[in-house]
Amino acid sequence: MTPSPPTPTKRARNPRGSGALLGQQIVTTALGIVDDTGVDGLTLRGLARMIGVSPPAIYAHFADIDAILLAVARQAFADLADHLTAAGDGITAPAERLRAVCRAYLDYAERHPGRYHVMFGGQWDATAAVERGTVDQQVVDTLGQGALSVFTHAVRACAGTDTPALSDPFSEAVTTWVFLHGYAHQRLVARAFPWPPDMAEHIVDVVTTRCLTRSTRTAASG
Amino acid sequence: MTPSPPTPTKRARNPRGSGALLGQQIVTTALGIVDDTGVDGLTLRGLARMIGVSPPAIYAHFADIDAILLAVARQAFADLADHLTAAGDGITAPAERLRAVCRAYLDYAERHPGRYHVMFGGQWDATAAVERGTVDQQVVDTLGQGALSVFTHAVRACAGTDTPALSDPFSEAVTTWVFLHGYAHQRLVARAFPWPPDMAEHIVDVVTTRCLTRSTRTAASG
DNA sequence: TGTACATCAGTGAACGCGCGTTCACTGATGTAC
DNA sequence: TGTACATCAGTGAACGCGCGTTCACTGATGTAC
Repeated sequence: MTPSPPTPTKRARNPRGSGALLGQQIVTTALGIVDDTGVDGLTLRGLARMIGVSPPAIYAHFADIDAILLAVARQAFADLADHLTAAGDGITAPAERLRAVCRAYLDYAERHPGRYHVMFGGQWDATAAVERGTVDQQVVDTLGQGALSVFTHAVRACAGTDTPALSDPFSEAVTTWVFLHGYAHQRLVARAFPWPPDMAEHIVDVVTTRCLTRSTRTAASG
Repeated sequence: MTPSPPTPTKRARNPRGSGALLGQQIVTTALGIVDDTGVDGLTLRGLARMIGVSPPAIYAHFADIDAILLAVARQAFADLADHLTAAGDGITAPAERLRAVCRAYLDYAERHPGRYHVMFGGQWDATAAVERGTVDQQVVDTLGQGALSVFTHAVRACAGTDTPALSDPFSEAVTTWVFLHGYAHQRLVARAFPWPPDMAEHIVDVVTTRCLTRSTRTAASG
């Protein structure tokens, strides 16, 4: 039941002047491998094999595997931010919009377990990569900002002034996010756990209700 | 800044009839390595080196690395359950006892990042090990039960009958646990994230308050 | 219009490494007679 | 009390594997003259 190894590809050399195309192809393919087999399945040789290129060809575009994973993470985070934004778009009622964003987050994790583990699962240790000097601190710092700010805006929109817990929207967005993450992550990791039915909807319920002011809550439930 | 490799040990052969001692030593040492370097730092050869024994000596006690990790996980889960139980012991007020258990959980994760990643971080995939046939499903199923039941009892004690959300204590215990996990895990993983101060206490606050009935809440805050 | 040359996008072979796993073996220690 | 023997708790050397990384090289393509 081990994931079957990727099939090598026949591949024509890029035309002169389009060498950078391989760079993009490396990232795309690496993301695909991460999605299929997790980050442990990503090796430089395997990646080269899958693209249909010799291992040294990678080095013209990325210094090492950390650089590739950083590019993968950036792409994944950007994709997640788009997914969350799209989920909230067009929904004007703040509470419903937050719910939609939360559902979209859980949905994204469930549908992309491999990359979720790279982004939030600790399978790629960005901090360690920074310490190794192979990756830039500033770039790492911006990684999750787009996705998180979707939460911050959605949470802020729900808040009035009579809820003390919402005095700091950033904290509340972070709280919302880590709660969702806890469920999303364990759902992926503890696959054999006897999860209660409708757990996802319950979780979304709890984290969104938390963010509503008393008046909003009454309005929404009435 | 890579963790320095473990120093090999001089070791005297166990006395005749005490061969099983090495089995215990393997588990203890493996747990130590996991604590120091994470699960990726655990190899059969490195483990043998650290104990001061030749690699084949391991095979007399464990069939493979999955079996060792299972033993490590069992020990870690038992230790966590003890830690949580001890934290709640002697506290009679239900709300305060739940708070203490939650704090103890976050505390355990912070103090044992390596083994936390094995237990809850998905760095050891128990389900995959079962699918490989190297590990028994029943044993995996019981792994977290002790620790979780500490939550279930503490949550149940907080509940009256006027809180609909608490109609199912198991669900609520699971919710409490995944919320705590979300924070504990991201705290370990996103080390460079600008965590708001007092976040832990805020998280504990939110998850415990959720579990209180309205009457208990009034009694506790009044 | 032809041709020498530079550049680009890679290739192929080789390196050392640590890993899991196997195999035949060893040397101390307890036990039967 | 001595000794042959079985057992126990390991050892040492070797195997093939895939990995990251390096090095010198190649062959097609565009360009200057």
